[in-house]
Amino acid sequence: MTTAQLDRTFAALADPTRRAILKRLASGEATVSELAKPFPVSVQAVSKHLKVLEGAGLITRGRTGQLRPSRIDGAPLKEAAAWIGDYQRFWERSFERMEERLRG
Amino acid sequence: MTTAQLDRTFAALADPTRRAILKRLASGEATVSELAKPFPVSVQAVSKHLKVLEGAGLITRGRTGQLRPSRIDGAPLKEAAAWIGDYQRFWERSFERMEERLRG
DNA sequence: CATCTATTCAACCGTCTGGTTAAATACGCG
DNA sequence: CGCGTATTTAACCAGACGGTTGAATAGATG
Repeated sequence: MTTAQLDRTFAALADPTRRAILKRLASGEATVSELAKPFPVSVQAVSKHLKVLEGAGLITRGRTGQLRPSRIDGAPLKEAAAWIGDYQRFWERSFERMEERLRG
Repeated sequence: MTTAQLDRTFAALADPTRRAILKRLASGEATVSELAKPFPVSVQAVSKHLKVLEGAGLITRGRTGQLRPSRIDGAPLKEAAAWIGDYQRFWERSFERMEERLRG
């Protein structure tokens, strides 16, 4: 909804490691070290990425013992999708046909 | 399609000035100085933003005299929408109902 | 040609980013 | 308590970012 929220959402999605983390989380929640395992970066770096994702509202985190499982929260993605959706006519086939006609 | 393309697209969309520029361009092409007018930043700053948008493929630019009109290219937005669309189940009502059931 | 307008390029600046390593914190368990 | 594991915090670093001002380039026009 707010501009600042879209800023945070798109900025969070701009990093390939963070998108990969979300992809992993799409198949179920996971802890920090589980998430870090596939990546060539330290667990601390992943912890930072999770903080960015959490700051954007893209994940929420639980606590069971010393584990901090993350899970996806889709709300910001819904907003982002809605924002992009406003431009749908710029890539739909009907638009391309219109463009062609305009360019003659 | 590629990871790097999504990086560029989302990074370009993460800035509110650039999103506002796209919004303006949605109503038709515009020159650099026309685009700069509504913003409290220099025309040079807008020129940089346009370079970022162009680098992400979100705009293309023509040339007529000393004017460089920009227009939206929706292709990268289509990719971004497709990426986000993969997570649609995390915000759709059907998912929320499923979640509730799981949390029971 | 001289000048005005449109745009870009260059250099600089403070801040943010994504990474590191080292230290601190917190929990589980024998 | 003491140790091991999970995670975060702190300090640091190089590079990117978004902005500025000033100079350069390029086209339109008197």
